[in-house]
Amino acid sequence: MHPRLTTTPAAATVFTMVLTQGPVSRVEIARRSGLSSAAVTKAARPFIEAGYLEELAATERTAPGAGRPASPLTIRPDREFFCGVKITHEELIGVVTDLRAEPLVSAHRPLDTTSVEGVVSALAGLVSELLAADPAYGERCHALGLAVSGDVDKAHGVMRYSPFLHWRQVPLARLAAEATGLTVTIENDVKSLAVAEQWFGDGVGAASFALVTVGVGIGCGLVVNDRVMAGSHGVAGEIGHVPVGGDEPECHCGGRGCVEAIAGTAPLLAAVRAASGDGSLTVEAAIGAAHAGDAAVREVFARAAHAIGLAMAAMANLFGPERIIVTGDVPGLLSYGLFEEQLNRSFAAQAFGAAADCRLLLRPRSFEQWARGAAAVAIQQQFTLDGV
Amino acid sequence: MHPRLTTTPAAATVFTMVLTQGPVSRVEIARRSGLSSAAVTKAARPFIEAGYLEELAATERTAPGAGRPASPLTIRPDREFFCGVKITHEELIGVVTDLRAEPLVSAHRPLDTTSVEGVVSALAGLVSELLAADPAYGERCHALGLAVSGDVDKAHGVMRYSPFLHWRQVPLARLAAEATGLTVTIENDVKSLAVAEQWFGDGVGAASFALVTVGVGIGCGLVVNDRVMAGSHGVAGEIGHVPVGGDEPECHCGGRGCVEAIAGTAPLLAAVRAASGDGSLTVEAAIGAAHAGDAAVREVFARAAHAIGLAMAAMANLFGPERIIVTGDVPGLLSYGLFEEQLNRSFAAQAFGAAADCRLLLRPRSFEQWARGAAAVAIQQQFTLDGV
DNA sequence: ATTCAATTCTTGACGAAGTTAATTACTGCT
DNA sequence: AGCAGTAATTAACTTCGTCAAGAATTGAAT
Repeated sequence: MHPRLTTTPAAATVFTMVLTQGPVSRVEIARRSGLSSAAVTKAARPFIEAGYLEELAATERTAPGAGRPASPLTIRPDREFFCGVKITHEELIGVVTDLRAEPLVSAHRPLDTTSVEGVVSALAGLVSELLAADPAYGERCHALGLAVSGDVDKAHGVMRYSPFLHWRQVPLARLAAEATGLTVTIENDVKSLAVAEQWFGDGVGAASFALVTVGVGIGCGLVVNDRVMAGSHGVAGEIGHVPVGGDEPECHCGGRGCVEAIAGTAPLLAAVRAASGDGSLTVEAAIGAAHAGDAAVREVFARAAHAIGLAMAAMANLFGPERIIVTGDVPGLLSYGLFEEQLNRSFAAQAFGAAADCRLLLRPRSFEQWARGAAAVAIQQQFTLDGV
Repeated sequence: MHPRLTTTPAAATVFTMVLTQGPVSRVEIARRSGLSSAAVTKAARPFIEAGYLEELAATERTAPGAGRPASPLTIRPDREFFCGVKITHEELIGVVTDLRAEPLVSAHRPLDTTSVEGVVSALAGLVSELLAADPAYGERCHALGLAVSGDVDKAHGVMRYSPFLHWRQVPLARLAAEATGLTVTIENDVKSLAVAEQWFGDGVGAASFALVTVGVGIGCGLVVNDRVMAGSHGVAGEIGHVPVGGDEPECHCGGRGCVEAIAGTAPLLAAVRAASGDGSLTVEAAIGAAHAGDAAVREVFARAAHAIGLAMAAMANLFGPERIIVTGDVPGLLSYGLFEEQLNRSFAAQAFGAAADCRLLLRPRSFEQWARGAAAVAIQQQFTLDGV
């Protein structure tokens, strides 16, 4: 139906470079990749013929002076579409994206059950709803990515363990493929988001970076040498259980002093309520109060930011990433500068030597971004040779 | 003089497999590497002709039943020798090893200066002393590895920064090459030790593992996907500054609660002296006292082991190594079970989920092992294609 | 003893993927 | 118009590995 285009390393290199680094001339690709320009010409041709890439008319001279102007290669984003769905224990969030993982439509679907059959059939419904939004999607969308929190065996398409769904050893990729008729990739949700940043977000151009997600839990996706780190026992990036609090709070994991037990949504809310004396305060209201100048509440946020900053410093000391992207799904938490200042200060204080040179990027990300991450994994799967 | 034998990926794969996995038959190499057996035959030939590998007589049948018996390939360890030197601020420790990085001779040389010229000339003296030990060394030793603590630019052979020697931007590889006439590789000391474990020690067979060194500082070398992690700003593996102590002790790095400020040699000694009331106690004497049953001193050691265990758990949660090798240069500290029990307990308590499945290996390593690590880096450099 | 099956190793033809070097294509400047 | 300069293409060649066939070497069956 659609024969694989990326069969050789050169093909994968050329295509991903055009996809992720915007319009680039062939010589420039050759320079950046170390390939000969002849190889680039050959590798690019099948993609152009299949409609994935095209030559941009040379409008502006790149280099000043004489010479034949370059005709940069660029992606044709609407050549193929990808479906991405983030699965939580209470709802499905889905998007259809173009080749650049840019969301075109999105939809939700609440889950009234966490049974495998129930989730898969809700998924099938959501996907067909999404693909019905435009006839082009139905024609040119063949891949579906799923992002789930927990222990995912991507290579075999098996959900090894999901604490929230109470699933163990579920062959989710196969079930979803049967229910939707699409090629399905599954991946851990934080890793999926890391892939989206790696190819289409703030990780572009960095061989190594870390993505820290602040929310109910504190998660972390690590990209080292252009590859998302897997962890030999299925565990990696569990920054939430770095013990920065001394003996202080006990954590649900059995440990003590975990960041997550200080700065996760639940303990944060409890601390905010205790500080304000208002037992029914919401996080949003607390953010408002802090922004208005409530010192006690500000202090609570600062303590949480301090814990996260220390854990990030511990991580940076161990790995030395080029950048750290901090995301949070609570609107306003990152943006109002509530966290930012303390986060930077605590990170800088604990980062060792040159590790402090690592750039911190605070980037609020909406719920849709998680679904986008799932689509990004499907895209990467299709155009990479890694696990093939 | 000695033309490079490892020109192709297949050659590197075959040779390193024989070198690190002991005698192996060609078919077995093919099976493990994914190469065709024809490719193995072709790749192995130059190494056999040059005297680096040889066929072992098939003494024992490997597989039961019929068939032509395998003639396994094995390394000829004395085909070439390697020199490795660990440089500290007060002495040089050097070894000559065979191809398996097995030390054959060793020698020390105290340093009365930390000036670049002084160290390089002492190095030249030590190397010529070592190579004089056997005429074969002089004939068949062409490479020297140097291990130094601090920020090393291995690719360019430049010592970027050494806190103990007070060096900045020293082109050490070039200087040492001029002084000794050998091909010189330089690398960070902890990474060097990690390389030795990766190829010739307890890391063999693991695609990812961590090496934790307990001593004056607490260091860590990380191997991910068969590669030693570098860190984008030159920093990686700084486990010593993971803040597990809460606000407690202030560290020389400017942070608070660092493991190193609790379990490094200096703070450990201070704590032991305070606990015993004996202001002139040595670490060795303290170990003896603890072993004899002194509760206060035991408590101090347990607190240090706890801190290290927590930091190791933080590291394992972040990166999910297959194994963790813990080494220490204080004799008896690891071996008497003083640390071991508490280390295991604290690690297990704080390791998240499957990260606790990671095996902990306590391996006392003598000072010579550090010099061996330097030689191992030189060996790896010669038979790998990575940075070439 | 001879044949046969099983396994290891070797050999030479072939193929895929990239390189080098020459050629063509297109521009601005004189 | 001619020329210098850069971009892209083309064709011949190199390299590295696979494939398929056969040689080598053993144990077991006839």
